[in-house]
Amino acid sequence: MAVTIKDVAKKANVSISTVSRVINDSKPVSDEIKHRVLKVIEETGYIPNPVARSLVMKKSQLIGVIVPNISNIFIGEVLNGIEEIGKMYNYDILLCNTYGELNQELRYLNLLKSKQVEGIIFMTWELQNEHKEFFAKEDIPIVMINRNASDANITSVSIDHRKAAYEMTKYLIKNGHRRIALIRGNMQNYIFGIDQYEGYSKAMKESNLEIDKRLIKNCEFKLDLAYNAVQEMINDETLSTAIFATTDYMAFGAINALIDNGYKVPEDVSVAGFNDIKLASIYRPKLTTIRQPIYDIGAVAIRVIIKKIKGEEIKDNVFVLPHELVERDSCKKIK
Amino acid sequence: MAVTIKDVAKKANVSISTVSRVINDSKPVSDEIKHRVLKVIEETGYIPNPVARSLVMKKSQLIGVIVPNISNIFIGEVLNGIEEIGKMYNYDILLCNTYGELNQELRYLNLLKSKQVEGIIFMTWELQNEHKEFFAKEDIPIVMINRNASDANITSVSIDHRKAAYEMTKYLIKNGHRRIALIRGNMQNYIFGIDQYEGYSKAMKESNLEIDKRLIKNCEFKLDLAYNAVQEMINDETLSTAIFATTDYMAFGAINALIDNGYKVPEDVSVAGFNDIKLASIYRPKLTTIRQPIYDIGAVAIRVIIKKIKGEEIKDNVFVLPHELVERDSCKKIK
DNA sequence: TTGTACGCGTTATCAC
DNA sequence: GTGATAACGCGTACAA
Repeated sequence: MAVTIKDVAKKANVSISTVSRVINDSKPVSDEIKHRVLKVIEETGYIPNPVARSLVMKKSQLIGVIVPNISNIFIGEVLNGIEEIGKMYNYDILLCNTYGELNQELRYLNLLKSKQVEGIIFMTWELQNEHKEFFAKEDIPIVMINRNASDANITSVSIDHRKAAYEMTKYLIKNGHRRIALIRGNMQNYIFGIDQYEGYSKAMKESNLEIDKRLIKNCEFKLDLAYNAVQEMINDETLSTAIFATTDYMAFGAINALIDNGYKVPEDVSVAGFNDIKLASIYRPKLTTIRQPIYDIGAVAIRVIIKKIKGEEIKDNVFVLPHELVERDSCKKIK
Repeated sequence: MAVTIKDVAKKANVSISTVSRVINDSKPVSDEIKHRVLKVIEETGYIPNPVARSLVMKKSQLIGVIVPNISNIFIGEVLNGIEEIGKMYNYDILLCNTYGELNQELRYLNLLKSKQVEGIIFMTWELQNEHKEFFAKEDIPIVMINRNASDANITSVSIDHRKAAYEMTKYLIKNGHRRIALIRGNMQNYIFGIDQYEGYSKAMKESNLEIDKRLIKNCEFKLDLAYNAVQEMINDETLSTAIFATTDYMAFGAINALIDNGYKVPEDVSVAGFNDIKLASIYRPKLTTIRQPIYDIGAVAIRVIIKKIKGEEIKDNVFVLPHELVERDSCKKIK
């Protein structure tokens, strides 16, 4: 059995309150006794039981993280940021994977609360009313990643997807492209897809370019759906000179379809991605894409959570991190 | 304040023990009272406080998972398996990222124990004596992933790396290659690298092929080091006709170096990988590689942990999962 | 079958 | 400065 505060107290000939005081520095203790206690702790290898501590403090040094897919590279990188900063502040991560299923998410939201986590970092593909209800009801610190959720009055951290999509579309137009396909996630409630679509269409309209509905493809972030979408355009003979995929992964799917049909990238078709996952510079041709500060997104999220836990007032409800258009080899200027 | 067992008891006009009994099914309770209690629980939305429960039961429904790098795709996929099966048994995951640093690992090992986790799944790049000491000292259920650790008397799940490397080398030899470079991780304590090297050299020796030390490169799993290693071989003019990388990632690094130097894969040089991460079939040329049942590795690991928790005897200390050589487009037969 | 009372390991509020 | 002691929310012998 592990050694408890009681054992230490007995061995040091003091009361448990005194021991508690020295380990928490909560009240003055005479130097002599302090040293004696410290020594006993040293000898016995005593570690305070965090569970008992949680029970009385109603704190746990735990932060719940809910994600739709752990094995997603983007999310892994976000997790890295969360974990690393959390560790600095002595917080541990309770990880929950939901595959984006609503009831799983709701279940975890409640479960985490009952586990006394001090805050929740929440990622989902689609923000729904049930989520918002939970957020409104509970007063536990929550931050969302990858979506401006100010409408639901919950704080969030992400880049400006609208602006980023706008810039990329603009870039393609500047390079002479007039028919630009957009390969994206779901239409509906999809968490940042709407912003991206707005950015895309704004750029198109500004240049008086027609938005061809046949070139807007919903591919649910899936590489093979992106592959099929391009295949479809080839079959339909609607293939454009440029393809903008809102995920690097989907961009790879697009490129593969092109290659497998004998097209060359970027000679015949330009393809742009979004995110700049590590793979983007590994793949050949190297992908022109929007770089998100993925690690930082996680890092900022947990910093905000910790601030909230400490009761510090957060002025902004929306943390917008900078992005960057990274020009590489998958896009080409045409006349 | 959340509703407690006491509130429920009062509202249902019974003692807390009775409430406890109905929620745990621990002792018979008359149907009438049972229903009454259940109804109150329903109405109040009572959820037992897991922290208090942990304190008295010395259990937590928590399983600690220590990994060297969350954003590694392979590990993400393993995590998927762990999470999904864990969820089935009502276990949550306490995630710890160590970057493979020994003191971080040791710290977490102790921390997790004090957090009352019921079992630990441990991944590391190198198994060291300090780890073994911990395992020997503590009686908490532990399983290691990706290494046959039977020497340390701890149970593990992985594929047979030795055999897999042997088969791949054999395959390359069968395809006419006689000089085969091996791009691998560290030499020393490296967790499965030794096995892989043995497989490689066994195959080479069986065919009376010389092992050219200049073709054995230690690249620490890093894509760019693999890139450099191949660049080196090109500069040294020691380039072989085949390259076997013990990680798909390193294989990509190798291929990129080849491409960037004007070589064609597989026409000029064959390249084989290891793991079959999703990317392997996305990349062009599609990678010939060893498929590991990554998800299953995680799933089996947590299943074993849960069995151990339940006190069931584990007959084998080593769980070897099947692998498979996947032939794709990155290797070619030469005369 | 049901209720009482104690213990799990801490922190915090009192007295001293 | 120090030590009892009551919480925290729950499970469980023990009694009834």
